[in-house]
Amino acid sequence: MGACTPSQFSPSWMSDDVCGEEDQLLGVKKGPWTEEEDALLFNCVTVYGEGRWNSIASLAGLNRTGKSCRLRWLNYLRPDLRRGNITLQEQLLILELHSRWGSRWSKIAQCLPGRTDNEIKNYWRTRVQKQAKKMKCDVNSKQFRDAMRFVWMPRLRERIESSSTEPIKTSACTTDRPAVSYPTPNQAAYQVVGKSWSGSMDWGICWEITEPSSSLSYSGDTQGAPLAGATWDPSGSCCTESSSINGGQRSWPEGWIDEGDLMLENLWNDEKTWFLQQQLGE
DNA sequence: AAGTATATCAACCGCATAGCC
DNA sequence: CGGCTATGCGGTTGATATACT
Repeated sequence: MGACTPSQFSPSWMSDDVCGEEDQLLGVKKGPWTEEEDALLFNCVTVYGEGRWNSIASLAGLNRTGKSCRLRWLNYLRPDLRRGNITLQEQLLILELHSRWGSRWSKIAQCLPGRTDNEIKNYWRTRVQKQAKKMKCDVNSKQFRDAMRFVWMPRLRERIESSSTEPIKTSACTTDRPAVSYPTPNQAAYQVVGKSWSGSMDWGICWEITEPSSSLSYSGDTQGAPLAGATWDPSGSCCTESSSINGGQRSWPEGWIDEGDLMLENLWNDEKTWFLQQQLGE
């Protein structure tokens, strides 16, 4: 071949045992990529195009598996990759798409141009799952999904709207459902806890509070459609009509609240802190 | 300043699927 | 149809960076 034969591009690892004798004996290098390897791979893919990764690996003179080359290209070398922090819009989109598709990372990534499935997966694991852990609930639990839907996502939308004049785009890559509208975010669940259930929260919040001392759980009876007076969008993402409980009065047991309150507040504060850190870092 | 804990992210692994022979 | 290979996907790991004590 031409531009990237081993004779022309002789990477350092061929002479220096970067990754250990055993791997070299096995004939395949693993571990972090060097700049030289990147250059070899980049040149080869530029010339021959994506695909046939095993051939690319050998044509480039890389002692790597095709799989490894593909991953490096897709996650790092691809020219159309978008670098930098995940934006608020992207965060919102990830949350929304994950709630719809679950861990279909590659599918979600298709809706975020320039982002890789790996990147999104990492974002989810580090940022989102961490919150679930803090809330002591499973990331797939209804409790956490509701927290995302009714607290986190509305907050994100709020921030996006306040920081941009452009309308928020949701479901950017599909048309199978109209843009989601969420209950107004300024009426978050924690405002209600410990107080009567009336007033600003009359649409109800799907939430679950655990009583700290007894670990008893109270899963809000405002959840879902069965509530009298409540109608919910079939997609589960839009409360289309306000509802009330017991005539708008819902008293919480004495002494309850704090944990649920703090959980939600922390959820928001943590993200706010993180966001500010990102802004400062940029 | 040193040690430890935690967060982040690149890379690997195993499995599933598609396509070819 | 069955076997083989390449590719793609999601889960997991491990190295490094950063924060905390």
